[in-house]
Amino acid sequence: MERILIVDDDPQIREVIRTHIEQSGMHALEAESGRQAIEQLESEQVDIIILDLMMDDRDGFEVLRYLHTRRLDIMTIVVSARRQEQDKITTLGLGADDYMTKPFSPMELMARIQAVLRRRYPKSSHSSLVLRLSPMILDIDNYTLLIYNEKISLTMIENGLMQLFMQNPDRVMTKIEIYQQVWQHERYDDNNLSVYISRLRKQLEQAQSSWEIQTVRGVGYRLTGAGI
Amino acid sequence: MERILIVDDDPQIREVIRTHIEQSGMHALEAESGRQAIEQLESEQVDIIILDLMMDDRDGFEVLRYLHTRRLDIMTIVVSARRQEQDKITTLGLGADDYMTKPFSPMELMARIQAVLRRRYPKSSHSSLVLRLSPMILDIDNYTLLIYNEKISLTMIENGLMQLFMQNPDRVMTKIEIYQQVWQHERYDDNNLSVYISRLRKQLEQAQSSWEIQTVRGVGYRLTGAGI
DNA sequence: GCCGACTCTTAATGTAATCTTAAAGGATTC
DNA sequence: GAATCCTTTAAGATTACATTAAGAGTCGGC
Repeated sequence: MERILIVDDDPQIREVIRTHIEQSGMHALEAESGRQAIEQLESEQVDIIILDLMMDDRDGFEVLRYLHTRRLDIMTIVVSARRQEQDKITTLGLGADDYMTKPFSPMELMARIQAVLRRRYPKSSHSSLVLRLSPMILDIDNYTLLIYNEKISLTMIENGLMQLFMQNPDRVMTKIEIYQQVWQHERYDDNNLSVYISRLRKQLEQAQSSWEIQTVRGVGYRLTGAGI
Repeated sequence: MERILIVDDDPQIREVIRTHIEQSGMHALEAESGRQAIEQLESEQVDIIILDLMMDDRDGFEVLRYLHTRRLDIMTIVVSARRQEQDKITTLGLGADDYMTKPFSPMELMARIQAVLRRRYPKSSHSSLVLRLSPMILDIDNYTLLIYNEKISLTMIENGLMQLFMQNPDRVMTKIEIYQQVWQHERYDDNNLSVYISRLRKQLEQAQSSWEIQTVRGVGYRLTGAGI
């Protein structure tokens, strides 16, 4: 089982990320500072680190340095608030394997973890994540939805939404739930979501999927249909 | 299984090379100095050595001398920072079988390893250096892409990109993944990549290939088309 | 060793996909 | 039937990407 170390000083963010990691069948470890992270690294076996560079004490860089000087061979996904390209360059130069800016959606983070794992263990059983709900097959890594051999290319948000729905078939997902998982900023916008629901519905209908997205008024949406 | 000894004092470079070697189903050994390399050679069976001559202590030459005096029959690919080094190697008759200058792409290195292996074991079935995705044939060794009998000469980077795409048809390659595989860490640059994508697209279109490079916004690119 | 050709990088500008917002019209509930 | 919530369309904003051209660095030829 893959072991992921989450390094972030915001317990809420750690919590969200941990939930997703555990849902994907991986093991989550946490650290709220660079110092704690290094302690963990000394005592625990870790495959991937998700590292916030912009922590209060700014000691995220310490972790990167530690990895480098100790020649530890651990894949690192760096998260930072700054959007400047410069950061991306210097961070990757410090040996990070991927880079994201805040705010990011948990769905996107999971996609990146999968990508990193795939790169890392190419031959092993990290079959790219595929969700099947006949006749739909969602290839999460590949941002494509296959319905009856019709291939639909999805955008990042469409992909996130479909993933959420297909992981929870026939279950009502509240709008807040959806927004937190797909968008991550809780300043949620009803309208925006419903625009995307509309788009997805159109695509499902066009491909004649036997699944449909139902509205539950005042609550959220539910993917249902087929034999259910 | 072929056993490749990587001799380089930069652990990051060793890591990159090792990953590629293992992805190709070969076994990687490492040494961070000429002295260590010689130790390895005394205790381990090795088929190919990838040797950096420009290590801190400059004792890469020691390894070549060692091979020569012990009459060890091990193919050697020499990596050096300067073009002039090559002259030194050949004039001294130290017997390197191939050479590369830094920086090199991991893809190129793998191609050279394959070439050396083929020269070495001509009869055996080493994966040919040709990738086929009808109607395209990429001759990696030869830096040429054949589309419908039209021969297109590729540069090193174009070659690396095509190799990556053709090894992963219909799969999204993230930009970071691409950069790490084709460019080898260095500085990550969005723009540079998109310039090359543009070039490749032009060439594919001009040759009327049935394959095209799709953009997946915010993620990367995907080679798709033909029967897929 | 200098020059020209070629490749790779950088910069600058144009373009278009995606995401968001707004607005008007339907549906649903009370 | 009024209020609320949802759908849909389209236009607006934003950002990522595409493209072109020019600059920097290399390499080989002479």
